[in-house]
Amino acid sequence: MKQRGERVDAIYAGLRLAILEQVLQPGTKLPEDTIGEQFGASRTVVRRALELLASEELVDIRPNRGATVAKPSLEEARDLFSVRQDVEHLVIRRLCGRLTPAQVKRLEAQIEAEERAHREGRPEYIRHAAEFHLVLAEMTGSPLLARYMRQLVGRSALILGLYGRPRWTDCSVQEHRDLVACLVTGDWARLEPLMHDHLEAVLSRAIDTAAHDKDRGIRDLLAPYAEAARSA
Amino acid sequence: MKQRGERVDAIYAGLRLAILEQVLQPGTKLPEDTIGEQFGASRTVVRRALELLASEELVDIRPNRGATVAKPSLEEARDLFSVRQDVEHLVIRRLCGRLTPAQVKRLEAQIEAEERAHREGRPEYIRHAAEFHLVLAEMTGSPLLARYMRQLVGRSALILGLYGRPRWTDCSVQEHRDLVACLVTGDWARLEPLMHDHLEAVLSRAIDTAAHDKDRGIRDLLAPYAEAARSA
DNA sequence: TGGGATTTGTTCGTATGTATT
DNA sequence: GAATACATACGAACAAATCCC
Repeated sequence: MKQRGERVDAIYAGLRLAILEQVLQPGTKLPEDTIGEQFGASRTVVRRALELLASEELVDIRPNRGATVAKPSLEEARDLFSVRQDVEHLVIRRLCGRLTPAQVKRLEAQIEAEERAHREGRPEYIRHAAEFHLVLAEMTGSPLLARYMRQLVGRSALILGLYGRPRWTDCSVQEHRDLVACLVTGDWARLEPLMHDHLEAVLSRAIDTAAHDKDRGIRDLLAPYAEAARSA
Repeated sequence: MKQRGERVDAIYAGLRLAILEQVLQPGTKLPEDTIGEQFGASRTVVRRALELLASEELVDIRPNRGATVAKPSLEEARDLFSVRQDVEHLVIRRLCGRLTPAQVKRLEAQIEAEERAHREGRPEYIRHAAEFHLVLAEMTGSPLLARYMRQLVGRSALILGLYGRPRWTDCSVQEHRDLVACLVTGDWARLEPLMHDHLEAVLSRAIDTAAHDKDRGIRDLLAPYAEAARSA
């Protein structure tokens, strides 16, 4: 029998994907027994996988109460996005004008996959788009930056699932192309605001509208439904 | 019986301190039952503590081979310090000219403790000095930045223990005072190079000399001993 | 408020993998 | 290279806490 941490990794990866693809929504309970049954593993192994996810803050473990899919507050979301802005800034500063031909090819392939999935309406599109930023971080050659970015990207996906609008995914492909173009030519003056705005579009818009929705009363929230009723 | 994670925390904290104070040196094996005996806990609990430390990269866990105190390579050390430079930069950018009186007081108290320990030759001096940077990060109000800084500071201490010269601790107190002064007045132009040079002094000098030592041949390394033999 | 069902926290025996002689 | 010693990986079972009527 395989006795290595392979099975832990399998459960970890499986749960991670399920969370990021919003199959498991924030707040969902993750009982050790149930998961163990699904994956054919004992509680010991499941528990380790859950603890790994907790160290990434994708799941929340409270003593004697078990694990749930993390449900970041708006406050945490804002913190995350502001730190992510800063870290992405560090990444492109290290890469600007220094991409090797092989790296450019890799990025183009990534965008290609992203676009194809988008055109065909496949949901992996979101994962590809997020992965683009992870690939950039890895290209800095700094394992630490890559590690942090992986966490930031993962948690961003969770938050966007929570607070984001359904349509937050639009028009990201062209922006990625523009980013690569600037990185290649080393056009920092254009690159910097481009990345900032790109993230602002994807990230902050989502939570700003969420915060806005929160302030809106029931009257406003119901308005569209009322309108639909009128025209019926 | 206490059934919460309290005991895990105790072991985690104990091991962490022992590693950072170099009581446990890099490469030291950390067998589960030995540690369990010391702390009066079973392997399960010890294992969790070790996994926590592994998630901070203070210990290394290899499947079927158990845990050892992490032993970062020079490559990893360089990566760490360069990322730390960047993150510290983010921290002071957020704080410059925005410290509240209470925060200034807190920082002065921190430096005070640091100086006292230094004057009296107590080894906690090092911990206080490291904590100064952690306190700064916490003052940004960003839990994420604080979290990352905690990891970076911890790993820095490990690396300095590995590659640093015995005297790397000198003259840090005055530099901390200067940093606070600039933060208070909001003198960014002076603050930025100050922090950079401060870290460069503490961090990079250590590994540069280490790298240098590595390049030196046996001849150079033995020179001092030869000299001692001559004069005897 | 209380009690039963469910779930987590922990221990420890056994199997398996690694290191050593 | 095999045998031995030792440490880790795993899982079953029990203890304790929480949840839910």
